[in-house]
This record gives sequence, structure tokens and C-alpha cells, in this order.
Amino acid sequence: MGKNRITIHDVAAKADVAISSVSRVLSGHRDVSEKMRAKVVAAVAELGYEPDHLAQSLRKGATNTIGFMIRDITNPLFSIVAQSAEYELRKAGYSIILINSHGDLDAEKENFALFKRRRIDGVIASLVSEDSPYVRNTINELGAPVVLLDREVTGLNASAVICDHAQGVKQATADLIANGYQRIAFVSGRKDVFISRNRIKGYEQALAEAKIKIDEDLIRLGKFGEEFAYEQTKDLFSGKNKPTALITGGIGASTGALRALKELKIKPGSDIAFVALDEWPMFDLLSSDLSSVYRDPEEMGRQSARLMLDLIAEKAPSQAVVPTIYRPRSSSKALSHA
Amino acid sequence: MGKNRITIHDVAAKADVAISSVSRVLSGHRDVSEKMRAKVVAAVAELGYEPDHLAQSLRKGATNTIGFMIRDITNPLFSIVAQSAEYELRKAGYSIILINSHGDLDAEKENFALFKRRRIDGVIASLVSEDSPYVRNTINELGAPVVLLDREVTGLNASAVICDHAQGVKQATADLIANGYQRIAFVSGRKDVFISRNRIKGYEQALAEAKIKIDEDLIRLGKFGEEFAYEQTKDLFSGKNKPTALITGGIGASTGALRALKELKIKPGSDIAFVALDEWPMFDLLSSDLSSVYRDPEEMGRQSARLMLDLIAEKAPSQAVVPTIYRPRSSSKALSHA
DNA sequence: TGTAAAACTGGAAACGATTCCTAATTCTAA
DNA sequence: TTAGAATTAGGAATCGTTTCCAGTTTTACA
Repeated sequence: MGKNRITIHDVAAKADVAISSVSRVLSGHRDVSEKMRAKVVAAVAELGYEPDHLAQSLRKGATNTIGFMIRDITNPLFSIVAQSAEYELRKAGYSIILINSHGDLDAEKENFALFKRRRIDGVIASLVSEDSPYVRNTINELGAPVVLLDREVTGLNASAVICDHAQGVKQATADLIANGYQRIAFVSGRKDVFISRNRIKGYEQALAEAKIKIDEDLIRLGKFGEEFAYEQTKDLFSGKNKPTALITGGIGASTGALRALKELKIKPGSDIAFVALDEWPMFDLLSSDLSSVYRDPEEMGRQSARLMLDLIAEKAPSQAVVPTIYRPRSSSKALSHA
Repeated sequence: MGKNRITIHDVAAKADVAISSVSRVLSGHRDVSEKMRAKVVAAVAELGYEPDHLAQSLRKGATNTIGFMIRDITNPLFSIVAQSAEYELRKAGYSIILINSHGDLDAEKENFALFKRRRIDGVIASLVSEDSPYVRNTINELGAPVVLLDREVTGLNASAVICDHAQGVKQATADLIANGYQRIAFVSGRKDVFISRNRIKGYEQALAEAKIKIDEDLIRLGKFGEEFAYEQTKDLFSGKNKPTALITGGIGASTGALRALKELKIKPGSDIAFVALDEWPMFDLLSSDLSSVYRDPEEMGRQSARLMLDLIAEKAPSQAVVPTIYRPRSSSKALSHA
């Protein structure tokens, strides 16, 4: 067992120099003679010494650790974002502490406290809710830079990666309209967050440009997750004024809606038109050839890492915009529509 | 900005006591008078003091951090394991540092070094390869307990969560045989790891019990990931002696195989029988109603956390076995088979 | 050759906690 | 009342580094 770890003292003793000299050699300080460097390097190699990250952090005041908080790492979109961010940050010498908030505000609060105690160098987060007063306080008191995913935060010292949902959704909606659909339902998560507002904006713009009156009954915004979308889809298609097309926002909502449709024996792409906002792995293996509005999660991860490194380098907060792409497939054009 | 953080010194000064007394109050030491406790608690509350985790770690020699290393957090099975383990460990006061190895041996090695520098209290890992000599060295020199996922490691001071793949695969294979299939192909990842060996064992047992001679050409073990399975599936179904049933091991392999079948216009469940080893989210929404051999990833996460906490409590290494369940669905019984 | 500047090195003070040791106080019992 | 035990509180060492400061040696240039 590596019971007794090797410290800088051991190296100093072996090389017969002061510990400060060992530190200087290892940190690449310039005021070091060649002889000294050789002695220390030899001793380090012989003992297999590796500096203790903990002690370094305490002394330097930087932990080289970034907190990564999301609602649900199980969501494939976020897991790709996390992987991509980790990959980038790692290259810059940072590790990631991963925490789930389970979509719970109290857990989120608690997580920020944990990050603070652990003296994290920065936080990348997809927040549960963006505009509660506590967010402002918590983030400001964190004392470390913050990058938010898909959230607009005003008057806050934070950067953000935002996606241009409106544009892709508008294209998708316009295409559905061009294909002859008028009663287009929209099912998604909470209405008080950026992503939903932004998506609905694209939807409404397309309808407005086509001079189609908005039917509020077709817009179902409530909660993230499968259940809500499942129930709403069932409800939408059980009334007498059924929609002829359906747009679902987010992976959870898409899943819930697809399950409901399956149970109702309504086949997307034949009985109704369908567009999913976001794709996920194996999307192409689903029962229908579904249209989507795609955004690149790896790019989101890269951008969040870049923004974080910029903030750590004390640059001013900024925003990165990731585009969305409408990918029409056969489900945009159901065979049997009126 | 929370520039100047509040330390135990500030609390001691405010309460007009020694820092050692503050520490004692906060750590619940019994030799503390009621008056002292009240004074300190008041000062802590007033200042909003929170102990610095870094300093505590350095002094106590424990970081309350567990390293979690997997090939690919994007794999939904592993992301659920990670989430579940994080949830459990968190309740015990531990945080998780997440690292991908990307299936690369050098990256894996480097990751262990990182964990060591960071003085991690333990590592939960799904290793790339289990029996290289370096694994033994690295793990033994880590100086912290290790829990391995789905790996058998002999003569090593580590616990393991292993799944009883053989049993489920045997059941599945037997069912295929009972349904009249004889030429059952098996496509999966590397043959030199426990999971593959264990799966193939179940497959071979079922064939042996049915007195069916094993056709080595039907067994395709090579690499994890989609490409390999894609190519092998194409190859299997392009020869003259085509299989009538297909078992694919792991999510990557299943994906690759399903893509190949789609391109070949072979429909699992109608043209051939099909069983996927492992399920993933939205499995039920795929184009066919696929049979599977299921294992509970949340349970794997819980077990890995439990084993880790046991090791930290200095209990002897042990193994947890997670069962697999054969879930027959319509794809086990293709309509048009001979 | 002398002197100032530059290069190099070692000692010690941080970083922010825990914990051991000791001294002071309070309590118990003879 | 007082010796001795039991509580309680403070001081200082420690965890393993970095970094400032001061002192010593070397170099450079007049």
C-alpha cells in the first residue's frame, strides 16, 4: 500500500536542498541553476514524487476544479454537453465535479453551497429556474465565475451559452404550414424559462407570418419530463378538435408524446405530422422517420468550457450562441392528412 | 463579490474565543460548555461562516471525493449508473469527480495519476482492459480503495459489481432455440473482458444443452462501439449461410447492428429474430418490439456506492452480483422464419 | 579591481482547518 | 477546607505546498 506518501520534504532531503528550491524547480521558476535543476529532477524521478494537489490548492487559492450542475445527467443531450465540456476543460488542467439537481430548487441551492465550500474555480450550470431572487444572491455570493446553459440572466455577472431555438422552430413550423397544416400543437416544459419562451417565439412568428390565428388550446407548456407531455398529448388527441401536427420541445416531452401517440395508435408521419425539438442518440432507429430541430451538444460543451476559461482569465462575461438546424424528414409530411 | 472569505479566525475573533474552541464546537466535540457553544454558534450564524473543505481535507487526510471513471458518459447505461452512484455517495457526504477514459488505455493510466494527485478517497471505474499488468500496479499504488464495474480482477485488493450476464443470455438463447432458431449469431465487444466472456458462456451453454454445434463463424467478438457491430452484421447477412437470429451485446453493438439491418432492409421481429443485451431509454419506441436481457443500472450504481463505502470503512473487499432478466417480446419470434 | 546588478538559495510565513498537549477552572469527596 | 479528578479552554504543531524576503554568490562592466 502507498501508505506513507512522498512529500516535497523527502525530495528536498534526498537532493540535499531546501524545499523552496524543489518547489521552484517544479514550477519552472527561472531563478534556478542547472545544477540545482538536475539534482532535484533526479530525486523526483527516483522517489516518484508527485505534488499534492490539495496542498497546492490551499496555498494557491485555486482548486482547478469546475462544478458542473445539471438537472439530469441521464438526459443524453446533457451527458454529451458534459462530456464535451470535460474534455475541453481537462486539456486546460481542470477537473469536473458533477452534480445532479434533479430539477429541485432546494437541491440546487444546496449544490451551490457545496461548490462554495469546495472552493470550486467556476460553475457551469443548467439552472432549474432562472429568475428567482435567490439565483442572483447565490451566484453573486459564490465568489466564482458562472456559465449558464440555455438561460438568459439579466444583470448578473455570468456568461451563457444560448441556443437560437426560435430560428429553428420557426423554420419547422413554417414548413409544416407549407405542407398544409394549420392546427399545429406545441407541447414543452416550463414556460418561465428562456428555452421555452424562445421556442414558442419561433412558433408564433411562423404562425403570424402565415396569418394563422394562434389557438392557445394547442399550446401546452407546463413541466419538463415525460409525464406532463404524455398527459397533454392524450388530452390533445382526445378532444373533438384534434391537432393535425405536433411539435414537442425537449427529449423528455418528445418521449412522453411519442408514448402517448403509440398508445393512441396514432402514427407520426402517417396520421399526423410531427417535429421533435432536439435529437438524441439512436434517433434514426425510432419507429418513424422523424423531423427534428437539431442543435449540436458537443458544440455547447465546447463553448461552455471556452466561456469558463475566459471568465477565469478575468475577461468580461459574454454569450455564445449555438444555432439550431431544422432537419425535415418524412414525419413533416404525413400521408393521410386532410 | 465574496472576495474576502470568512475563516475560522474571524469566527474566533468575533466570539472572543480560541480557534480550537470554534473547531470543537463545529465538530461536535463533547468537551464544550454550553456557554461556549452558544457564543460560537451565534458568531457563525452572524458571519455566515462555512468551513473550508480544502483545509479540512489537507488536515484530515480525506477529501470526501470519489473518482468515477468510465469509457463514455454518453452511454445511457453508464450515465444512469453514474447518477445513481452519485446520489448514494452524496448522501454519505461524498462528491464525485467524473472522468472519461474514451476507451483509451493511456488516458486511463493518466486518470489514475490524476486521482492520486487529488488524493481521492476511492475510485469507481469501468476499466478498458482488465488483465494488463499495469492495472495491478496502478491500482495497488493508488493507495485508495477501488470498486470495479463489470470486471473480474483476481488477486487485487478491489471490490466489484458484476452482473450475471450468463444467466440472462442463456435464457434468451434457449428461448430462441425453443422458437425454432438454430443459426443464432452473436455480435459483441472485446472478447478479453469479463462481460463478453460471461455473455458468451450463457450463449454456449444454451446451445450445448440443445445439442447444437457451435458455429464459430456466427460469433463475432472484436471491439466495443457501433462500427464493429455494423460491419460484422453486414458481413453476417451478406454470406450465403445467413443467420436466422441475432443477439447483440451492449448498447453500441445493438445500435450498429440495428443500423446495418435497417440498411439491409431486414426487419428484426419479422425477417429474423433479435435479442438486444441491455436496454436503454426509449427502447420501447424503436421500430420493432425488441426482446432484451435487462439489468438494472440504478442498482449497479447503488451497489457500487455501497461497496465503496464499505471499503472506506475498512471492510474487506467483496463482490455484488446484479441479476439479468430476459424480457421476451415479439422480436424473439419472427413471423416469417423457416 | 571594485562595485552594482543579477542570479541563486534557504528560511520562514502563509493557506485554513484539526488535534494534541497543557494549564486553568470547576466539581467531588474525604 | 483541600487534594484529586474531571471539565473546559487556549496554544502550538501539523497537513504539504507556494512565495516573499533576505542573504550569499556570481557576473558584468567601468
